[in-house]
Amino acid sequence: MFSADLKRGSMELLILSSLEGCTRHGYEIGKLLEHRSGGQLEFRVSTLYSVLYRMEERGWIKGRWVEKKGERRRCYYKLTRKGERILVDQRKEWKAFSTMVNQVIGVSHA
Amino acid sequence: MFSADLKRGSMELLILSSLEGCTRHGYEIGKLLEHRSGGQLEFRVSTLYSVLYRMEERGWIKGRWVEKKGERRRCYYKLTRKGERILVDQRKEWKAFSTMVNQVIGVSHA
DNA sequence: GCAATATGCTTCGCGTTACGAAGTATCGTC
DNA sequence: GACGATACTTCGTAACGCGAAGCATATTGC
Repeated sequence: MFSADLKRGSMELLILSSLEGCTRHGYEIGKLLEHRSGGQLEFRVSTLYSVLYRMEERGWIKGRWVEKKGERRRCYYKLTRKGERILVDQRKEWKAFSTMVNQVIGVSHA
Repeated sequence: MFSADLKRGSMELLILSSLEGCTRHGYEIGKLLEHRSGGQLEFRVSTLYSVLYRMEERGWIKGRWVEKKGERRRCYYKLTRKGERILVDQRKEWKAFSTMVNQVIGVSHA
């Protein structure tokens, strides 16, 4: 399990990327990301949903409630145009940042 | 400039790594990391020093005040044994985390 | 000689955010 | 009908990066 501080900068990015090109509900997003990370990432429900609410408030994603009989009620989220742009930006920022950190903390400062 | 949240998980690691095998004072650490990052990283003084105080309180680093005439007073920090271990751990955690995130947000989920 | 700039450190309050805890409710299965 | 998985909600807390303001000394340029 990674430290909360480490996750801070990438929660949104991870969730946004899970919605790229498809529609998913909250619980599904959590399970998917846990799976894609090979179990390394554990999502806390309180964190997961609060991030989703925050992103919807900001207009990055749009939720739609679906209630079918024989199924639990679920809120399916999809990226908005804005969300797609934010995803591109955040992915770029993450790549630049992680590359930079890896360079700086590398041992090659002889 | 990277977002504050992104930096959250790596401030300590960056500073620890700047003290690997040498002794430096606060201002110097800031400038060094800005330089090593090619100017991408900007250190806020309030952040920099508060991280240093925190790390000293935790016993990761040890500061020593030096006052020479003709020079400003400076506090030189060095890694403690514990700090060296933390650096190793944090570096490992960072590598694992950044690799994981890069995999998960990669577009190859066809 | 004196202003401007760089160096070097300190303290305080704020806003954001991941998390724990507790709760509600439905569905499958043994 | 007990138990676990599914699915979502709300609230309070602690940690941390940062802006702002301040203090003090050295160097540079006019």
